[in-house]
Amino acid sequence: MTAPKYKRLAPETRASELVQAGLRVLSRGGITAFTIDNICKASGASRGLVGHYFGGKDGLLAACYAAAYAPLMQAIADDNAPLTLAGLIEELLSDRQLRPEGLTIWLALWGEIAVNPVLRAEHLRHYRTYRAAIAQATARHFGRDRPDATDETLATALIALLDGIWLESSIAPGEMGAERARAAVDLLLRGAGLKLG
Amino acid sequence: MTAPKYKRLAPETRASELVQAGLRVLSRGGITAFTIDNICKASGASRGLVGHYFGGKDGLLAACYAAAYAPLMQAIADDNAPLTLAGLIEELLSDRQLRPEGLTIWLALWGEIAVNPVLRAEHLRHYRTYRAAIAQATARHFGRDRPDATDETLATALIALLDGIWLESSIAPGEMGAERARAAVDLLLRGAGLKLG
DNA sequence: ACCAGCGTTGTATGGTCGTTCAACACGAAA
DNA sequence: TTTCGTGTTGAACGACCATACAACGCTGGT
Repeated sequence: MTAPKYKRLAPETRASELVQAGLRVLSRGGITAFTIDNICKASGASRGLVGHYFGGKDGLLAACYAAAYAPLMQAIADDNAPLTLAGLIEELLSDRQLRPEGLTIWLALWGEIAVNPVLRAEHLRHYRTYRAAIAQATARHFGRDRPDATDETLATALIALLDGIWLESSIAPGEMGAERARAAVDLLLRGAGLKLG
Repeated sequence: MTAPKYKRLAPETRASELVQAGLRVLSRGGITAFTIDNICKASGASRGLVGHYFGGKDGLLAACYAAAYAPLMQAIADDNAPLTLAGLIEELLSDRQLRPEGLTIWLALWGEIAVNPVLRAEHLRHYRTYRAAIAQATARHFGRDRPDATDETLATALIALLDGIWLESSIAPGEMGAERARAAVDLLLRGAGLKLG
C-alpha cells in the first residue's frame, strides 16, 4: 500500500518530457540555466535519465534544438497544398510563431549555434529548407515556376527581418509588437514590388 | 636580477584589459565560456582581479556589454555634424560594424539580455538612443525637423533588419554576406519610398 | 637606498557541474 | 502470485565554478 517511488514511462514519452523540460529551462533562464539538475528538476525525473536517453547534455541540447524548430518546419510544410506567400507570412507573424517563450528559446540557442560546430551544421540544414520554402512561395506569387535570384534575395531579406523582429520582441518587448512587426514586413514587401492585403 | 613576478598597471588600464579579455572570451566560446578562469587566463591576470575591479563576474559582464555597444554608439554620435541617413546606413553596413568577432559577442549578450533584468534595462537605454538617431536621420532625409510616426516605424524596421543581418552573418556566414545585406536594406528603404545611392 | 601604499597574487572554501554505475523497483508476462 | 526485463534512481566522483582574503612584492616618493 506504499506510494510508488516513480512512474515508469515509455521511452519516447520520457525522452519527450525531458526535451520539453529542457525547452522550459532554456526559455526561463537561457543557456546558462541549461543544466542537468535544472532540467531533471523541471521534468520530475532523476539525474541519470539525461545520460541514459541522450548520451549527455549535448545530446539533449541537440534534441531541444530540433524541437524548437518544429513549429517553423510545420508552418512551411505543405499540407497537401503549396502555401501562398500571403498565407506563409501571416503564419510567420501569427501568435503561434511569436510566442514569447519560443523566442527566448531561440535567443539561447542562437548563442550556442554561433559557437558550436555541430549545432551550426544542423542549423544550416534547417535554414536552407526554410529559405527554399519562402523563395518558392515568392516565385509562385510572381507566376514563376522556380525561384530566381530575386526570389532568393527577398527570402534572405525576409528571414533576416523576421529574425530581427523575434530578437527585438525578446530583448525589448515594449518596442516591438505585432503591429510594428507587420509594418516592417510590409515595408520590405512593398520594396520588393508586391503588396499582399 | 630576478624576473618580476607581475607587471603593475594603472587601474583604468587593468580594467580595460579585463574587459577586452572578456569580450575575446565571449566571442570565442559564448556566454558559457565567460568564466573568471578563462577571462583571467586570456588577460594574463590573476583570478582575484575581476572581483577587485568589478565586484564579481556580473560587474564585468555589464562592463563588457557597455564596451560591445561602443562602436555602435560611436557611429551614431554626431561628430560636430549630424549624420545623413545614407552615411549612417553605410556605416552600419561597413566592415567596422560587421566584424565577425563583434557579432558573436552580440549573440552571446542577447541571450543574457533576454533573461537578465539588469542587462535588459541597460539595453533598453542604448536601444532608444540608437533608434532615435536613425529616426532623426530619416526625418532629416525627408526634410522634416522632428521624426514622425513614419520615421519611427522605419527606424524600428531598419534596426530589426540589421539585427537579423548580424544574426545570420554569425550563425550562417556563407548565406549572408555584405552584398546580400545591402540588397536587403535597399529593399526595405525602397519600400519606405526612398532610394539612397 | 629605503619605505609605504596599494596593485596583485594564489590558495582555501563551499557550492555546482556532468558523468558514471550498481542497486533498485515498477509492471507486464507467466 | 511469482518472475523477469528494464526503466529508474541517487550516491559517488573528479572537475570546475565564483568568491574571499591574507600575504606578497612592485613602484613612486622620499
